[in-house]
Amino acid sequence: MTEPAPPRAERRRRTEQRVLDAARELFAERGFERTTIRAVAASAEVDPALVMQYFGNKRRLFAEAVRVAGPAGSAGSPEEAVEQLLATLGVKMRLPPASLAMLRSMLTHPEAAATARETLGRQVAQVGASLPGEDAPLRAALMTTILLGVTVGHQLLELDELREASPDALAAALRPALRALADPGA
Amino acid sequence: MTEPAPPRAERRRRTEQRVLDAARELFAERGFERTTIRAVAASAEVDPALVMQYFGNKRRLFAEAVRVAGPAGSAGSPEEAVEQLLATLGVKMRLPPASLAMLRSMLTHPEAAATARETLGRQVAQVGASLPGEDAPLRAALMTTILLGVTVGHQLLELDELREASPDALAAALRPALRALADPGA
DNA sequence: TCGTTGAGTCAACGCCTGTTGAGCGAAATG
DNA sequence: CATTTCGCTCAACAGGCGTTGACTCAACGA
Repeated sequence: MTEPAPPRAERRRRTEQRVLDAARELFAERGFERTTIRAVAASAEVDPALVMQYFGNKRRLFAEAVRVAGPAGSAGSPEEAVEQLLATLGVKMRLPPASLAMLRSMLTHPEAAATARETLGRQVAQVGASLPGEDAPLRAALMTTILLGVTVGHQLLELDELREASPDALAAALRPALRALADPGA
Repeated sequence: MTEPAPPRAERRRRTEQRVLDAARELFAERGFERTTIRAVAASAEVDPALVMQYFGNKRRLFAEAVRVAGPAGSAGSPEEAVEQLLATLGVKMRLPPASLAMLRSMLTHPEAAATARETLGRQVAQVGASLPGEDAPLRAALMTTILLGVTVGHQLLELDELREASPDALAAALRPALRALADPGA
């Protein structure tokens, strides 16, 4: 026999989760515009109307799908800031679908752009706080957008030269560039 | 009196150019999916059917709009490669609409992605050819994606910290990072 | 056991999209 | 002047989209 049929509340939670997972995957793959409610529903093996019932409309479904826990980072020395950024990239070899979904749509979906600006802004502020020099905000912004570019090139555009490199090799090659920005005096 | 009414062929060329300019601007602003033929036509003060007559379909209109003359660059020393990249960024303070259109859609429109991969690939090869070391391709790819990230952050996401900086300050801050990648031995 | 709840489905609406073919009217041609 | 050419517009189509309200039926509570 199969399992003893989960109670209603539990079933409901699981279905919603299945929809959310399907949405994340499709948003990450195709972006906001090319992802249809119907496709999400089909992928979650559910009726399109149910998706609406759960999330109200497509924009809210997207907002829910890209919500991600911001990693609690501590400001420290410039070297630590560099390693923290590189670690982010290390993790990014398996970037969570929620983040990929946000990145994929950030250039074409206004709300995704707002989320991206907010997320990146926080990272810039955090990195900037640990850098010396009066142009620390600018250098922090550059360090952050550098990682953005590498991530985009690697995860979304899938450039061969980056795909072929191991995460460690990538981090090792990038480290000197980030250090040069973190502490220009050294 | 007004001008002596241009001949038919001339008028035709001007109209087509007006459509193409409108398309470039809208594609750059909103991306492929959110730009409608109708909106392009309205912006060019023309009937939507005329756009189809000129370009066949939306994809071909986009392809025509993002076509841009690749800058003839010469491979030289690593330092020259760095300066060449930075100059690109300097130019990018007023990046041509055709390039912006391509960048805006590269994450969500498959054909824009292909064009981006091709363009970036060429730049990587060109930069890589002028770098020493056996991991030159990887480092060239990083240098290229770094500029991609900074451009995206500056031109498309419009991050405050980058917007506030002058082109020169930006190039100056970025130079050491690129040099660290161009010649890790130095 | 019986009425109630609520998860999930069905069928349809209105809208907007890319795209098409017929037609108009002024410029070109003789 | 008569005829052809062709730049351009008009009206409409088919398809896909987000979204909605009525409905079904199994799990629940008394």
